[in-house]
Order: sequence, then structure tokens, then C-alpha cells
Amino acid sequence: MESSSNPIQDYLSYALAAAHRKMQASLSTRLKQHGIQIEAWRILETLEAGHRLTMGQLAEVVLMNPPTLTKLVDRMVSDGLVHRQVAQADHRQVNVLPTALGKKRMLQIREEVQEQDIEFQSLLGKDEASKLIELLRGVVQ
Amino acid sequence: MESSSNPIQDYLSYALAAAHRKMQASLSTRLKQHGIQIEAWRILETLEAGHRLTMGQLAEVVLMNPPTLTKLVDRMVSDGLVHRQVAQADHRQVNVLPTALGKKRMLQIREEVQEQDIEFQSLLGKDEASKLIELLRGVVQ
DNA sequence: TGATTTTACTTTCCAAGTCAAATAAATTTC
DNA sequence: GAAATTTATTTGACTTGGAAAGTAAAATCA
Repeated sequence: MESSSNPIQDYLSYALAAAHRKMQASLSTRLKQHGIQIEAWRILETLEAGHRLTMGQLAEVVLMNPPTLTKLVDRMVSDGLVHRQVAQADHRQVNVLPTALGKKRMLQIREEVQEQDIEFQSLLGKDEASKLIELLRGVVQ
Repeated sequence: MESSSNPIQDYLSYALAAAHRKMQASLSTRLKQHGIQIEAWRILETLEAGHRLTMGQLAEVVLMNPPTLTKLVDRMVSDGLVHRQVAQADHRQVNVLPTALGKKRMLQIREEVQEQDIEFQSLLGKDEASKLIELLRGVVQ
């Protein structure tokens, strides 16, 4: 299917959705080999940084709604990748911490994600790729 | 929540997902006022171009998986926005056509989407916005 | 301090999405 | 030209996602 003069292609929201879909599909296929979903990787990668994050903070960083995160963390707990800890300062808050297994798996998966990034960067060219990231950050602010 | 040195921000896939999420959320809120979802708008916008598209072609353009499209088109048929027609040349194929109501509603919704695009374009600057679309197309090819 | 409001997270219920199988028509092969 | 294969779409079982309500702790306030 080829339709070079389709007006929908000119909408920024569409161009973004199309690029996102392609990248997600590609990354998702890669991570499936490791038996993990993209969001779970994001959680492990974020927690690895070492900051003690609450569910709410984590939800924001990993781009998920809180109820969806709750359910994914449930699954990750039963897979032994993370555990929960009620924050001592504020008992409403729940911290999420990676387990030893979670850290180990993250390092393996990170390589896969980096390969993917390199693949797309070489597809675009290095300068174009950094320009793209810069512009995307401008969208988010 | 602010974490300027979080390594996850440096992945192209993450930057793309974050920008996409923000734009989808904003557009989705706008379209909710018209009682329609983003994908349904994409379908109407695509069909408006006048080409006679099959379910498969439409699925590709509107960035949906075929089973998901089938169900959305079911709903749009019962909302009176589109109708199906078995292709005469190949009876396996199904064409989707907009109804008069579908065309009318599309014109209203298009304005909303264009406002949204203008909003984001002025946020980025006109040149940066066209550069972004160009780079995003490079990702998809 | 007791009552009210706000905040953090989870649960519930329903709508929507996915994967694999089913159906049905067209094409290929022998 | 019948049988086997491929292609286009839908169906059905199951899972996931989202909105709104529920729970519980902290903060505000009167």
C-alpha cells in the first residue's frame, strides 16, 4: 500500500504515532525473546538508577497510568523481578525496588534495547537521530 | 517529578514514546468532546481521500491490527459513520466507505485536529515542527 | 484535637485489544 | 480441474487497559 499524497501523513500526531508504532513493534519483538514487555524493561531500567521511587513517581517516568502500573508491578513481583516496600516516612506511599534477579535480567535486556537504538540511529544517521531526540524532548518539554 | 539525568530519557524509543503519549493524551481529550476516538477519526480522514480501501489497506494506514479494526468498524457501522461493501473483483476483500454522516462528522473533527497540530507547531516553532515530521517519516520510511 | 480535605495507591468493572483459530475466496500446483 | 496452498477478513477466548470508586494515611483547619 502506497499513497504519497494522503493528507493524514501531514498531521504531526499521525507522523508521531506511525514512528512510535514501528519502533514499539520492533522493540517488542526483541524483548519477547527475553520474555518481558517494554514497560517492564522501563521499570527495571528506571529503578536501576538507584533512586527510591514511589509507585506514583514510577508511573510518571515509565509513561503508565497508576492502575496499569499496579497490575504490572503485581506480575513483576510474582516473577521475582521487583518487590514493594511501604515508605516509612509516608505510609500511603509504596516504594518499588528491584531484586537481584531483576537487576541481572535488566542488564541482559538493556543490551537488546541498545542494539535496537543503534539500529535506528544508523538508519537515520547519527546527527539526525540526536536532532530527533532533541525535537521529541521539545514536544514533551 | 524531575530527574534530568535519568538514562532512560536518552533512548530513542523512550523519547518517541513520551512525545507520543503526550500528544495522544491531548488529542484524545479534544476528540472526546466530539464523542470519537483517535483511530475512528483516522479512518474517516483516510476514507475521505476518496480511494476505495479494503480493510487490510485501511488497517495499515490507520496503524491498527486487523482484528482491532474489524471491531472498530463494527462500532462505526452501528454509529452510522461508515458501511462495508464486499469487493466485486475479489470477494475476500471488504471495502469500507464513509456515509454522509461520517463525512459531515469528519469535517467537524478535522478542525479540532488541525487546531491541535497548530498548537504543537507553535510550541516547537514552525521550522522545527516540519523538521520533526521529516525525521519521523525517516523512522517509518 | 476532632472533623474535613487532600493525596497515594489499589480494586473493580467494563470496554477494548491480542493471538490463534476459523471461514471463505482466490491462486497455484500437479 | 481437483487438491493443496495462500490470502483477506472475522470470530472467539483470553488478557489487558482505563475510569471511577474504594481504602487508608497524611495534611489542613476550625
